[in-house]
Amino acid sequence: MAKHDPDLSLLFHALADPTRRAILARLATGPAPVSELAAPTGLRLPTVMRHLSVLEGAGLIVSAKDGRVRSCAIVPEALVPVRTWLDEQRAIWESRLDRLDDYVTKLAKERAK
Amino acid sequence: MAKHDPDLSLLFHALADPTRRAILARLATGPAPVSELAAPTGLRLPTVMRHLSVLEGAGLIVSAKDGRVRSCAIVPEALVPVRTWLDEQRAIWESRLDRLDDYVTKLAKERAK
DNA sequence: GATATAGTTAGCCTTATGGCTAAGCATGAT
DNA sequence: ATCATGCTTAGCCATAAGGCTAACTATATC
Repeated sequence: MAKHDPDLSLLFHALADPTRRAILARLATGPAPVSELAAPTGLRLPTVMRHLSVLEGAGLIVSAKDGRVRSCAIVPEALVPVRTWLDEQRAIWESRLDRLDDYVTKLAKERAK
Repeated sequence: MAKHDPDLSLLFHALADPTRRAILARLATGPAPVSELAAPTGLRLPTVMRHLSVLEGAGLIVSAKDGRVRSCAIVPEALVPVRTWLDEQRAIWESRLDRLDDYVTKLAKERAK
């Protein structure tokens, strides 16, 4: 049941920050060097670098240095584990929906007493 | 571009913790009182309570107190924004895959000059 | 070779996170 | 009324997260 799943924790944590999601969104339109990614954030370079490290650590992006420029690119398949987890959860949660209705109804009745 | 999306940040952050994912998995099999959720974690009650607060704050669970027992239940539709975001990203990322080829080719040509 | 450019590293600061204990409060059982 | 149970609150502690500045390295460019 995926007790230890550092991958998922890293992925979700990486996605939990708006700046990092913005960077991903920008990268979705194509690879970009670090300073181009930093510009729209209003943040300093070292700060952006750390966001990029988090993204790279989670496997969401890759980067390569060409001369003095580091170009970053998205890793599309990185989201697969997230999607898989979501699908699993949805399967379980939905299969329980009918019984949940019963439960909520029961609760409401208890409350109404 | 989803600049301000506190919902997503809350959701992803809530999902980033293994204990919280375990609690969700447990709740997927049906509602449960706090102490039943705490037992398998090996954590103290106050600690578990805070995990539950995070989950409830993200809208992933609801809870109601019946007597001295607080019963927690999953909110299946809470994952919809996550799923939507994932779908959007996948759409963009994948639609870019063909153009990525072009980009790489262009880069190679630039380099060759 | 000097200078600007693009990252990088180191270190500091503040707040948030995740764990705990100890004490409190409300409710169910005796 | 007393006591046990189940949760709650308050507060402490250590570490991680997210921001910064300042100083350094490495590559273009003139």
